[in-house]
Amino acid sequence: MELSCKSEYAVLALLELAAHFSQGEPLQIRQIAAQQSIPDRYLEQLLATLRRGGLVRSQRGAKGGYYLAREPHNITVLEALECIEGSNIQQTCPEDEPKTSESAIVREIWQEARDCAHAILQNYTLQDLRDRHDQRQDVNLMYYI
Amino acid sequence: MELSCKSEYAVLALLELAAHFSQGEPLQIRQIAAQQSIPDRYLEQLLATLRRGGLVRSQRGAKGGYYLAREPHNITVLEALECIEGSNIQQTCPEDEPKTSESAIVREIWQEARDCAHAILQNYTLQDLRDRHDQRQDVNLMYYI
DNA sequence: GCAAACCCCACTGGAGAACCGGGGTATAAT
DNA sequence: ATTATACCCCGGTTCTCCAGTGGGGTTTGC
Repeated sequence: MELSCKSEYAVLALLELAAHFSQGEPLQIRQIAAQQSIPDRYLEQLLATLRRGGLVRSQRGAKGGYYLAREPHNITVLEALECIEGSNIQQTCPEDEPKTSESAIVREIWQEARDCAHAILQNYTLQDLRDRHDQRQDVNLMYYI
Repeated sequence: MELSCKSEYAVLALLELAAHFSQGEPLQIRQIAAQQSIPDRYLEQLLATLRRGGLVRSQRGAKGGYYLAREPHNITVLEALECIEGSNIQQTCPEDEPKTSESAIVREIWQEARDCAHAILQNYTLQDLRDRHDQRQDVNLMYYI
């Protein structure tokens, strides 16, 4: 629910994988890391999480690497964030049961806000982001000419 | 941007103050803490933050305590959260400048989601929450009868 | 077999959450 | 004037997560 560096890295890596999805060949950690300026040893952990979450698949050994488990238009940004950030489900303080009646109300409001944000993030797929990116590039090119 | 225990405590305390706003007499930390099951020494810090943020005022000495700085319908939930959570504005990793063109896109999306959540939270005032609470109580009473 | 690449585990440093505790200060009531 | 009340400030503790680094193990293509 918050755009940490971690989450941004994960989405960027997925976008990079999405860009090379049609090729069918896996992308290596080093390549992704270089393209997106992500520390490769750190990215390794994030990709492992994404793999365990079923968003990407890996090929071990020489000529190995990562590729998307599904098509770019079938992976939403929300999925990526939930996968990468969902490991820490255990909220330290907010115990399961609200102690007061006011507490329940506050959590309702908060849930409403969260649902709203989630709806936005669920509407964007990796493909959408790539499209937006390509479009942006075209505009830049146009200005350049 | 996330409902930590801290933020919930703060909003609950404000709600408690809102409930006694018309009386004009200040509420003591102990009373609020007891009503909302908040550790009083911790609540003290949160109220200090709210005071520095201009949301509440305090009366020192015997018979002292806290009261809202404004009317309950003039204080939004968003204000409370920003006050209590806004101290850590410094995002550690996401440097001011996105490193890649994809990075900018990702942050746009995220900003969009955040704006949506903020809009929700800004629409709710303390008065709104109190009204909802009172209404809920009435319903419970009705069922009870 | 060798090297490329993933895989797993552990560790560090820093920041924030959620507290607890001590001592200082203002103020109302006696 | 004294005292009890209640805020005020500062610091420490434990815990978890983030961000990143490092070492060693395993799979696989050549």
